[in-house]
Amino acid sequence: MSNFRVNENTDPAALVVTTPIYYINGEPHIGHAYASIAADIIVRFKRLDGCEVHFSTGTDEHGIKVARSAQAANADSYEFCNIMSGTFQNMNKAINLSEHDFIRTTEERHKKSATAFWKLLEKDIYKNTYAGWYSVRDEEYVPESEIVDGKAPSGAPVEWVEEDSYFFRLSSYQERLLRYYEENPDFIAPPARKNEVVSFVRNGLKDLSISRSKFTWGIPVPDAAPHVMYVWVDALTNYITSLGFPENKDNVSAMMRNCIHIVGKEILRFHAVYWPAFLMSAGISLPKRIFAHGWWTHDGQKMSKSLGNVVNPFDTIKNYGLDQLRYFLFREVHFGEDGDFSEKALQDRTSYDLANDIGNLVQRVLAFIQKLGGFLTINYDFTPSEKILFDNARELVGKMRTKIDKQDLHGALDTVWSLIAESNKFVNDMKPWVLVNTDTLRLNAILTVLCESIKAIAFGISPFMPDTASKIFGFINTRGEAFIELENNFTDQKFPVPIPLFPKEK
RNA sequence: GGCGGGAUAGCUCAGCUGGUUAGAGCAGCGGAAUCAUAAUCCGCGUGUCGGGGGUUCAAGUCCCUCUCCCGCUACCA
Repeated sequence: MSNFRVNENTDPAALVVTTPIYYINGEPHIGHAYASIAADIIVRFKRLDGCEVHFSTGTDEHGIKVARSAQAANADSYEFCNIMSGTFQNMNKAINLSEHDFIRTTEERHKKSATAFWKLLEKDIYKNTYAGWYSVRDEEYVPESEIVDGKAPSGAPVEWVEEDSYFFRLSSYQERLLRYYEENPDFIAPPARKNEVVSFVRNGLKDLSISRSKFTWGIPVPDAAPHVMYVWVDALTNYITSLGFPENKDNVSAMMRNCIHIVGKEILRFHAVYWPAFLMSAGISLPKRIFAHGWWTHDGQKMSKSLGNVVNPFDTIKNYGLDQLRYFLFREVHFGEDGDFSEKALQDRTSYDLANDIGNLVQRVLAFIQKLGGFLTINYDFTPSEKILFDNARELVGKMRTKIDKQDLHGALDTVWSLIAESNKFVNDMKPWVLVNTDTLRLNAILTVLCESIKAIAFGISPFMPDTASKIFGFINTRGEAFIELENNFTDQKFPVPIPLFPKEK
């Protein structure tokens, strides 16, 4: 359960960040880890920036597929969910997800929330007949577009079936949605994805069947047994469940206005069309932004169970390190685009960017101070070239903020690496080693500004690589809990002996 | 089919509302330095900016057209 307390007066600086809740039909893979780490980076950045952030993630546990997987595993549906949900909670530990609310759709608080939400939608709900091609063997409806030679993709025969279902008047929200997209141009990102959504809505919206009666593993529709809610109604509601709904609806609504949903591109439509329509109907504010991330291939190939090339986050972290992975995922490609994962690329990034660039910078500066006895006499009386580096260090977080606020995680990392490169160049240019016996004053100023730069760099990477950042903070006697510490000057002090951040093997 | 995005150095890509010799990272070649995890820094690119046509004093950047690639086109999470 969340220990998050909803403020009576919503702080305008407060932010809500969500990952999708993951469907527990299968094991966590790199895509799940990717979405969660992305959200975590934003959350950590904003928290370091002094913002109060509510962070939610969780598991989506209802629906026919889960029921069937449970059956196949010879397990009770709920027992099956406990086990599978547990693996996702383990993933969160493995990826070092910061403080969050983990929500399961089988929890009581969520059932209460979904039921209350349904009731708010009732003016837009009506009962009718759902008709479509049904595969008895697969126990599911098959979309017209997937029918090949009168058969389901599985090869099973299909028959035309009609059954009672509750419908949501999605069609009546078409114009309101289009107007909303237009008035809020940053509502859906990246822009290319937004175009797809707009075009989808423009092509016309049909009412949505939002209940099922052929299986029971779901949240019952209020007073309408045996109907259970369509999983997406159930799943999307998790976001407000986590905010305390149905209690305190006005406050939930206010918080939604500051909410960023991180989603995969494959589920964008549900978040950018259905969910906003539901919220409009319920009288709850729409989120601030829905950001759709891309997909990873593995060595250039699409990941699939049948190919056996699915990247397992647990193994990858064990073999290559957590911060290495967290870094790689957001440096290798622009957030929002597809990318290719390979062990080689991950190792290269670790070696070149992490060990060589940042690891060596920290080591060469701090080991140098050790050579001088480990005590640094601080000097902020800078020459112009020292002042330039100092200013750039102090401005780093501000530059990152404008990137992070656009979910440009790659750009934010680029900004940090510019400062790292500049700092390495500064060391080469200043040659502090020749000053040891000639100019102690300059030497101290140079080392002071380098410590300032390292401090800024540590804060910059902290949301991405929290463990590495805290090692650096330890080396420079800095707490590393808030960006505001960047404004504090160093004082004369003894520095501990540094240890290489990303030691190279052999 | 419809709508949208893309085609720029060996690879991955930047190039906003058109304006000096088209850029970055990586890879490659050469050099400097030696504080540091042999880690760093500097220098080196004759690229038909997919093809063709057009607008303009001026186009990778706008218009037309052609070729190729990708995404979306609903009840599957």
